[in-house]
Amino acid sequence: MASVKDVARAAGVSVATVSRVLNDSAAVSAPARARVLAAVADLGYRPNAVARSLRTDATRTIGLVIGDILNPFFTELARAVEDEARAAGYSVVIGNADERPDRQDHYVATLLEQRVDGLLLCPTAEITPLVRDMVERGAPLVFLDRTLPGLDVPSARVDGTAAVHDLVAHLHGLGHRRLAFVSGPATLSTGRERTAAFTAALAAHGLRVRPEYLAAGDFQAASGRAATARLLALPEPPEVIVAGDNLMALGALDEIRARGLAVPGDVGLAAYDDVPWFAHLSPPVTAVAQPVQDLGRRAVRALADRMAGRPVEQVVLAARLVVRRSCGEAAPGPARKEGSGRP
Amino acid sequence: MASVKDVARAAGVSVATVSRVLNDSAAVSAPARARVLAAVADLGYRPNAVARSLRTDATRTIGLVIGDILNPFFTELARAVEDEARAAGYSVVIGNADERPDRQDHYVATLLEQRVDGLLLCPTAEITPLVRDMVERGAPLVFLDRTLPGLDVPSARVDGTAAVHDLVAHLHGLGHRRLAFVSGPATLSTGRERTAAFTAALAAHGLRVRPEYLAAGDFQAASGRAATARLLALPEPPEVIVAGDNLMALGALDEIRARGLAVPGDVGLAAYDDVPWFAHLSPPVTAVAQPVQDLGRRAVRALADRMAGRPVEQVVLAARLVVRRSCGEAAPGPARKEGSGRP
DNA sequence: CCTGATCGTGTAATCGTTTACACGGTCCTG
DNA sequence: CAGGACCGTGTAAACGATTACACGATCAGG
Repeated sequence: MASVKDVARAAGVSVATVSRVLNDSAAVSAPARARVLAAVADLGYRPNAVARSLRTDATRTIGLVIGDILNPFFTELARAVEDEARAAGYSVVIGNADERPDRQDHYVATLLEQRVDGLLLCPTAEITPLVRDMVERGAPLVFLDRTLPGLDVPSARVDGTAAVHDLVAHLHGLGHRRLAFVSGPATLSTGRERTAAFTAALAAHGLRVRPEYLAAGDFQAASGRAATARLLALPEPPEVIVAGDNLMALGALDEIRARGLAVPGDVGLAAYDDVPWFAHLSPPVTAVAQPVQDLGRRAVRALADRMAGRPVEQVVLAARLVVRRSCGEAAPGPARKEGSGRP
Repeated sequence: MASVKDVARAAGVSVATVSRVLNDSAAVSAPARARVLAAVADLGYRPNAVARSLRTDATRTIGLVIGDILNPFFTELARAVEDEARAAGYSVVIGNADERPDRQDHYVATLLEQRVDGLLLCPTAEITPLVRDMVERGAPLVFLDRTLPGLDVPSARVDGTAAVHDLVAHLHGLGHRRLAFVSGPATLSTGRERTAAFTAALAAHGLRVRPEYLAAGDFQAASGRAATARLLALPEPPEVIVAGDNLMALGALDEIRARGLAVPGDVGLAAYDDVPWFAHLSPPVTAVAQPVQDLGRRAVRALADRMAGRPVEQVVLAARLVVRRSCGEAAPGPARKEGSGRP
């Protein structure tokens, strides 16, 4: 593959002049510039980003480690990160942790060795030694979606407290009192926060938190199904099941269908975290929608600030309730409704 | 960030010895090795992959340019590619072309500059000058999912001819005769092949190909909805609509629901390309499932062969029909059925 | 005791860029 | 016309790793 040296020889100039033309970093005479550009086109020269990065100590690349690439939430997040990063002249290298701390660390290590200029991390479970080390060394890091308590790192996340409150109000308004929640793992900040928001919302409506209505899941479909089976087998089963994420909602739906029950006739279903096809299920599923696009974009901007040494504020965005039909028909009134998951 | 030089100084050895320990490329005395390892741990040394790549002329990285990151087909494909590549010691850098040739070329160019060791490309539409150039220069390239005619490049793809034949046989067996197809763009090999498979299957069952039943789409949901609107507005609308991919099937379903029609009572629906949540729709959608995991893995292996200079055979995998309930209930018999999209 | 093999180690070149510095020429100014 | 400012250009030194080559020490065989 052709190098600057080859281009310089072909154009009859020095490598410095070639570099100057390519980066237009300094004035070059018109004829020299023309000869260089001709040589570049002729040789099909493509600058070697590896060599450039070595010299400039910058890769114009950021790393993004997501929880699970098969989860549409993270896919959409990756898309948004990518768009914003490209606009800022950065490439994004994605690592899929598959919700496993060891795999998360594998990617973090790889990305550090590749000398990404910054790193967006959706941490999987606990603080690993590698992550702690990175934080202590002051690596340009921003947590995305999830946070790790006890580490002073900028983060971009969604606060669903108000939306969950709206959801419980909606359910309460429909006459439901026995509300169950399938929580995410307590090892994840998102798992803890959603559970806390739900129990707080119950309390705000004067509802008792029945321990048997809090079923533990792990954000994967299978756990949602198992939890739902347990809930529906109770002597007094809940009227509505709220799933802590979109995958567990899917598992819950499977179990409900497998038992030949009707939604919302026999049991209502709602989910934290909306995905496009919730609107296409029958009945369409009521969900708490997170501003995923915005979250990704804001995270990139926060990371850009961090890399530039500018002060970084925490990014906290609000979720919103999207009422559909899976918890029962709302009485005619001013309730917000929506037919499709996509604006 | 610490470099070999720092490690060497701390360990009281030369950089060569440090390198030898880290790559165990040659014998090093036990005490020297121990001192080096201690220094590495002490300094938190992380080899600079940029410098290594420059020297060794290999990045242990492959590029993957996909059509659309929001399409679950490509997400699952990326996941499989990633898994296989990691197992072989490669990192994967993903580029999302968003079905736009200009963006595809942006990523191809970027990945070439980053000196990936090989490239998996799901080409978007026509042959661009950049792609032609790359092929002529003999870059280690493998086409994935889609191919470009007239270019002699190894590829990994799915042949759905037999599965589409099975689908038409299934529909025919249910008594349906008026079958419509919402095709993908004729600029994509997958668009052309699926349409050809459908018309051939019709002919094999003695069915006439009615031109008004071939509606052109672009693999995106909106076009599926528009095409379905046209089809349902015909004086003699089709009994079944077959969508050329999963997104257009979703659009079709929206339009059918918007018109207050029942599936499969008023009109049947089937899709080429299965996705997990098809099984969760009501009714569950009959679809042609592609062996996505296998496709991704085989593509990586083909690329690995190509990079190693070994001969590469074309990879062609068969799709299979997954009968669900969206085209009508099958008469009791030996027909294959399936409840869930995931094995 | 000499010779040659083997072993552990260090020195320095190299990969393809960018860029500090030097240098010669032209032009303007006083 | 002398002097400085400025412009275009080239030379060479980095960046951090790998590795060919050389070198001294140890050791075995004759």
